[in-house]
Order: sequence, then structure tokens, then C-alpha cells
Amino acid sequence: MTGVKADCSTCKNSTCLIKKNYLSEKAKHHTDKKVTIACKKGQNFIIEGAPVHGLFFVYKGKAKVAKTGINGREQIVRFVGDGEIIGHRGFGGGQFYQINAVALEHTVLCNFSNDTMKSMLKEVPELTYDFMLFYADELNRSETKVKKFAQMTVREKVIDAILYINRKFGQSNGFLNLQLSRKEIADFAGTTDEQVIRIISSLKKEGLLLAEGKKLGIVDIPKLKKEIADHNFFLDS
DNA sequence: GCATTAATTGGTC
DNA sequence: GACCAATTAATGC
Repeated sequence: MTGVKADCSTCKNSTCLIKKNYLSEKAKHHTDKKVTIACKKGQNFIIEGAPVHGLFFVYKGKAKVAKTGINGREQIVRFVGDGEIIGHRGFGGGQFYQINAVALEHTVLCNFSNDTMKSMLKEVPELTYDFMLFYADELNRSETKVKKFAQMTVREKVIDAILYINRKFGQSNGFLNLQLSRKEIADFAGTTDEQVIRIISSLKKEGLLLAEGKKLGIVDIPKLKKEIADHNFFLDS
């Protein structure tokens, strides 16, 4: 397409597992095979049930990864930013994607085919090791999430979701760097948009949160953390 | 500016 | 605490 060809050699994403293990010439003939995909905001680039088409890495941008439930209800599994992996659960055995992935803003993706990934993993042990750590970490997060969903109150889940966004994307000028609709927060926290709205407005009244339209800002991070501290063993999930 | 969508609030089960 | 309905604010065309 026009211009944007993501190149591993000039990429700035130090957290990207490919970039991290991009050992100059050793992996170059592989990374050259990747495909760069530019997504518009709202674009559904991974469709639940569609055949697996390799692994995706975010070169630049943000996306949400979700599973669709019964009556149109959505469960957002995670949000991803620069350097992160999407579609890793379909890698290997999986024939079809079990998740949806939608770009939340203009996003550039690097797509590696399964074959390319396989030969890279077989050739570069450092990369394989990092992948193993990544999968283990993902599983850990997933288990932590189960506990949270079962034991936290809605208020705590919403606070947790907001803190998660802050951890992952940070704030600038007093507002979170990721703008989500109330419904998206609800779909992530496992509740309804009405509940999210109510909790946000009370947190606002309590002076813990700032809200201007879709923009959300955390005023008192330690206080919010303290509120969920009882449940949380401070494993940043 | 109008029309669709999102945010908000109140109420019921 | 989810679901529904009504109102209002925001945003796209």
C-alpha cells in the first residue's frame, strides 16, 4: 500500500518479540517475508471462526481482542498496543480463530504466516524461549482474571479495568491515552454500560476520576489501587 | 441542520 | 446487578 511498510530493522518497538530477537542477518530472510497491513479505525482484522492466518504484531496503533457471547454480548479479552502479539492462540494446532480483533484507531500490523513463524522459532532459540515466557505469562494473567471475575464487585472490576488501561497505555495531560466507550469498558470489566456509567460518575463525585465526554483521567491512582488491593495480590494483569 | 449513536438517569424484576 | 425505557448529549453525514 501507500508508504507504510513496517521494517523490522528500523522498528522502535523494543517490546516486540520479533524485534527483540531480530539478530541482524540471522532472521532477516524471515522478517522480509512478513506482510504489512494498515487498518482503519473500527476495522475487524481478525474474525472469530475464520481460518488462522498466521500471527499479528502491532507495529503502531491500538486494538481490542474479544470473544462474542450469546446475545450479542461481547467479552473483551485484552487490549493491545505497539509491539504486542495478536492471534497467538490460533498458532500451531488451531485451525480457526477463537477471537475477534478490532482496531481502535488507525493501526499498522505485521503479519507473519504460520510457516514463517515455524521456521523462525526452529532457527532462533532465543525467540522460542521468549515465546514460551509469553505464553506462560498469558496463562497466568488468564487465571488471575478468572479469580477476579468471580470475586470482585462490579465497582472493583471497573476500577481494575481503568487501572489496567492506565498501566498499559498511561496518561497524558491528565487523561488516559486510550479512549473507550462506556460499553467497551463494560465489555472488558464483565458488566453493563449502565453500571460503568454509574460507577464512573460516583468516582467522579468522590474526586478520584476525571471525565470529559469519552476522555477519562485518573486523579488519585494510589487511592484507586488501595480500593482493589484487598482482592488483588498486585499481580499486574 | 438532521439523523444516528452514545451517555445518562430512573425504574423494575 | 441485569435489563428496559426515556431523555439528553455527542457525532457523523
